[in-house]
Amino acid sequence: MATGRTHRPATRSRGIPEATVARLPLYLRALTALSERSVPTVSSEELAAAAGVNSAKLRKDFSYLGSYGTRGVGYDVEYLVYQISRELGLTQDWPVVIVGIGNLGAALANYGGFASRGFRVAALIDADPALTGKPVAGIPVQHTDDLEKIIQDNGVSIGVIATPAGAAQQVCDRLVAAGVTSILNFAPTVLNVPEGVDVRKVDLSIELQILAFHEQRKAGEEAAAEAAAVPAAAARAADSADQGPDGDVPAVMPA
Amino acid sequence: MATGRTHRPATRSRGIPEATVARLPLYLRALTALSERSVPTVSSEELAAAAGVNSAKLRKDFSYLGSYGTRGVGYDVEYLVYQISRELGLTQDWPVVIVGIGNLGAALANYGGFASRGFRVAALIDADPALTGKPVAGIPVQHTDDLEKIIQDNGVSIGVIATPAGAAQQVCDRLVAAGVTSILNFAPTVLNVPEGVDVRKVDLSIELQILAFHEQRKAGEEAAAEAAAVPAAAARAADSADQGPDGDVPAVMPA
DNA sequence: CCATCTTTGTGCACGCGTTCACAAAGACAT
DNA sequence: ATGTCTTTGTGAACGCGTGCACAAAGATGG
Repeated sequence: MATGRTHRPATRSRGIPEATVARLPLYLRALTALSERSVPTVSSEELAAAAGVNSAKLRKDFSYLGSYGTRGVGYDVEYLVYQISRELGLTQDWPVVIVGIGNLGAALANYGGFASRGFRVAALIDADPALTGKPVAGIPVQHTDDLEKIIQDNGVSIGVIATPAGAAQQVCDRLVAAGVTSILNFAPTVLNVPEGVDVRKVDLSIELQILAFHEQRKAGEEAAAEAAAVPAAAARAADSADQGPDGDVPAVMPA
Repeated sequence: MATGRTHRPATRSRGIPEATVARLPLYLRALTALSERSVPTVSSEELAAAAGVNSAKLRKDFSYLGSYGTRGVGYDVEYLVYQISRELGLTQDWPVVIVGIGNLGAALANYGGFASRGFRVAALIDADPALTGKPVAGIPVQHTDDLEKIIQDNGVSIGVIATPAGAAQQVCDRLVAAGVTSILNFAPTVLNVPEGVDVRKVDLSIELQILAFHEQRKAGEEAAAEAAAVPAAAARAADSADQGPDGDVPAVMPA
């Protein structure tokens, strides 16, 4: 998971635990797929499998929203889609600006998952004058100079930052000053924001590093298992209790 | 944060809590910045601020790696960079393949954060024959038909899926069959993988939905606060200790 | 060598999140 | 109507993660 919660010390907002909120979009996606297949009802077990979670967890999650299921039957798909959408605030239109139209910004602008969920790309903004006016995903790029006006004219409260790390904080400050109160940050930097502004971070590099950690661990365990497979080595291993799973060298400095 | 842990029931891998592992890349980034400024040592307080976390948490995190600090002084920056890099497995070279060279795949291929952290884009793979041979980020795109051969020839164990949702599971199956054991999934689907394979999910749409939830909540509170701004109501609020949905509200309103 | 001051490393308590397990509720058949 | 069967909703226990607060450790100055 590429999440990066910031601020908000895990306070449960309006009774719904943060962890549950993070899973609602997952359920919504699974439910939407069922809805398209015209499936009328679904059990917690089935839906949980489709969403990749535990069924007990799913039921408890739904219990925070209210009692929308029917015992012995399951949940009404259409009704649940509506309830979750409403809870997430997706029944209204959310204008969003994307700042930094590089490769990633362009990819985001073209991403279809936004429009289908109540998000509308209101504007694309970039500091490069050469890009100004050029259409990306059918939307003409506007210059950073007009950022404040764009935000205000469109009533934008959610901003996406896809600039290089160096520009992120400055862009963030301007967004916040202009009235944005939620930011999705793709730049590899810790953003400082005033109280009341939400920041979520997506960091591609961090995700890979976490994978690398587990990958390394797997490789180490494998090696250990192989070593242990050799009878003599197994005996030694059983004897000397030291030695970590991987060749984790404890001492020596790197110079 | 855009994370999506899959499988692995929060087992702490080799004594290091999963939550700590997820923060190590954060520390590493902050430390690298310090290193570039030739800062010799840093206190837990300073580093915590730079990484955007609590200092006690940071110290506890480091304590899982060993005692690398000096009391009264702080941590040796270079040494810590090395230790964390080693712990994360970044001292070795990780060949990575990216499957699905659309807007997002291209953005990932161009992303500089990989190379600098021990990750090497070994190959770009796409099912579109029109793309085959075309260079993206200086690397020629190869056709999906050769996927297995590419994985094996390059000894790839980490794969990135940036295909449309419909193709993701199939690509995933082929990657796993070819020997990949860690997958970073950008497609909006739940991937089914056998035991022993790690999947991390990054879902842009989900992140926005979570922001929308909080945004909606903020708007609702604001409205409620406005109503409460009436003197009589304010008096009642100060009196009854109940207080808004979460205790998050600092009493008095600005405007 | 001793005193003081800084900063680490950690024991402890608390709270959130997860999971189990089961009672309550409703559907459905007879 | 009554009984059975399915599936929800939740009470309770447990475990992980967080943060406080302090003792131990070392640096630094006299």
